[in-house]
Amino acid sequence: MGAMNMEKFQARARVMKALASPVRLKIVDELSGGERCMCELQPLFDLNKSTLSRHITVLKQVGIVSERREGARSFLKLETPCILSVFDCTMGVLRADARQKMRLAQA
Amino acid sequence: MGAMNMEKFQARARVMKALASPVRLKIVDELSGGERCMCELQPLFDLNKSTLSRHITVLKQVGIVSERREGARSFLKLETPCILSVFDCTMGVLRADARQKMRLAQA
DNA sequence: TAATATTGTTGCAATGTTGCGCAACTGTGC
DNA sequence: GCACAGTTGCGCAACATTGCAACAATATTA
Repeated sequence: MGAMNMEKFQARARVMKALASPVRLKIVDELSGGERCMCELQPLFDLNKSTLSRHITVLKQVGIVSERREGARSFLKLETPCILSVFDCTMGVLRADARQKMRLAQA
Repeated sequence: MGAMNMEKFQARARVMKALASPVRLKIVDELSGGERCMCELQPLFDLNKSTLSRHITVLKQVGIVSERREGARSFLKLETPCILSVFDCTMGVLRADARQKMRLAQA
């Protein structure tokens, strides 16, 4: 590491950005249980279908999710399950942050 | 997994959001090499110091980075190195996406 | 001690980006 | 034709990013 061109960081940021939304994280979580179509996801959210469609587009654009058309429906699949390990780390961040704030509160 | 309240996704999204910026990813990458003060980071970026200060604030707020004051300087430290494993995954996503686009181009 | 430089933060305004619903649209199946 | 599954154009509100200028706090130097 160390010397790295800005393009790499921009590419990474694009992936992170796609995951920087509670709605999209919930979609990924749902897809971790297997293929789903938008019509199955929709009842889980209090969102207009156009909005949900756009969120899915974001995930597709960075390659986290792929699409398989079947008649009128398009089934979505999680392409990179390692995303799930990211969750473990974010939870670790949250726990570490909670500990730190505890220490500050006691001091 | 499966049934999870929206708060968890929001908490995760806050962490991801903090990492959804090329500038902040570069800061984290630099801090993976050990403690740095802002004055050391500044030359690496073509940004006003106020802007850089604010990016660092974002990383501190979610607990990814901690601060240790020493005189006029404040040294920054990466609190959760598992963040680095997130990078491996994002690179995996990018590679998978590249493969997929290759396939589409050939078809 | 007083002036000056270094290190970093904060208020402000301009600009850019994101998330959202509505309405209109395409395509599929009955 | 009509319902179902998704997508796209549009406008709006909220939020993020940025530089400038002013600030506080520490360090250095005269």
